[in-house]
Amino acid sequence: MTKLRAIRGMNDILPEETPYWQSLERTVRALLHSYGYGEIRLPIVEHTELFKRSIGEVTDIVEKEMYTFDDRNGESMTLRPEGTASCVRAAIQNGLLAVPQRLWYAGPMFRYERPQKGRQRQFHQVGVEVFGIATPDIDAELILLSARLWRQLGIADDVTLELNSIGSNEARKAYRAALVEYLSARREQLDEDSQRRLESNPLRILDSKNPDTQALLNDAPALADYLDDEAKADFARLQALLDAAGQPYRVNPRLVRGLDYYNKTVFEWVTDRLGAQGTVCAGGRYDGLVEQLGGKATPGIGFAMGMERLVLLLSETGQALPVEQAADLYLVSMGEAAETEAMARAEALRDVFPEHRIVLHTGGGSFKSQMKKADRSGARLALIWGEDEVNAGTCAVKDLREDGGQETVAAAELPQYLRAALA
RNA sequence: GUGGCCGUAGCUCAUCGGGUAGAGCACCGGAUUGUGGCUCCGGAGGUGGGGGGUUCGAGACCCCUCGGCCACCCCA
Repeated sequence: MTKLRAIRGMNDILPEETPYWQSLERTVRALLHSYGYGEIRLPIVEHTELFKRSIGEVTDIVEKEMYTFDDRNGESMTLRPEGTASCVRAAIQNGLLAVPQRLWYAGPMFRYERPQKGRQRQFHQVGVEVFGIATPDIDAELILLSARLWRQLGIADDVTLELNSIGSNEARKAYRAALVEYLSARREQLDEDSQRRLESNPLRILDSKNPDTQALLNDAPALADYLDDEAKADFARLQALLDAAGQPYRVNPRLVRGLDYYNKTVFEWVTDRLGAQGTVCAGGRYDGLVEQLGGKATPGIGFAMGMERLVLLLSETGQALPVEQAADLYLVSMGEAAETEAMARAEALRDVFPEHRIVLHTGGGSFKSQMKKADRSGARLALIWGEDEVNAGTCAVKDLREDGGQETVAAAELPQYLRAALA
């Protein structure tokens, strides 16, 4: 219909939705601050190589979902599909890894996928990453931090925690071989997608949605049996810490993550209230990634939250939006002299009441229509200037929310009057 | 990339292949020379996503295309 549209999957976030975003962002920011995390701001574009080397060459993200283009000098660049790779790159580049680092960032990510509920091509994440801590106490901290966030947002009852350990790279390699052997012998019983995954990413077959495939997996080798001792011990310790903190979770032995860099602890917060895209927050450990990207071997762990999905959850669960949209004062006037007076008074009132929302009617229109706009603005009070008021040096103050009563107030008295009226 | 459903006013939707495409909400004006909300009256707003075909005649039927939603894949 309209000729110019936004790019598919890249949505405008409208004024009626932004209060949810602002409230969510404010809560997240304060929480991370309180846990001692520092914000890092990262570029949206990186060398394509960064993502190929971190996420994995054969993942769907790298193979078919990246927005990749040549810069003017012929270098291949990519709109970031996720934040961890950039954060690791930045930490290495800026020498942040000499001491443990607790970092977070927020911003848009880009993946070329078919949009659906809870998924778009430009979406927003808040990512949290910790470098230099190998022990599972930090795993627990991240999980407890996220759990606290759900409580603060009022959605704790709508999300559940799933947990798994996928072990060391070596353990996973051995398990992958065993799984491939088992499934190859039963290739015909696999669904089409899983047959393909047998070549590309066999572990992903574990969380296939196909019931027949899931049934087939019941007798398959179990990842847990292949874990190395350290991964086992750390996973047990993590569970002990969560138990002690009273944090419920479900160990899901079939939880694997799509990105190559994960090892040991992986976790997801999921909800059943968002349709097919139930993962609201997910992450895990990536002890080899820093070294893989050219830094000194440094353990890492992190997670990312999908802001669109959280906003959906907040609105679907009817969680309040604390940012008040209604105006406090709406100023109207009739005639040029009154308009001049109202404009000057508006500025003076903004000096006195910087915390209040003061809307000055602009664009003319009949008095009636101005009053209608005043009502629609949601303002508590309308301040009215006409010829009489200007001549008398007064202002008519009308209560739009109560009985509609109106008082005439001398210009000099206006601040005191409004201070009482707005209290 | 695959599949299902759907594109009519700013929004939500009606309209059996037959006259000038309607309603509610929103918007503008009036009833009320300077007073919103409730009510009443009036007004403006549409290349029916786009293109082609069938037909005397298409918003409706057929084909193509673009777009939206949901699901698969994948993922936050």
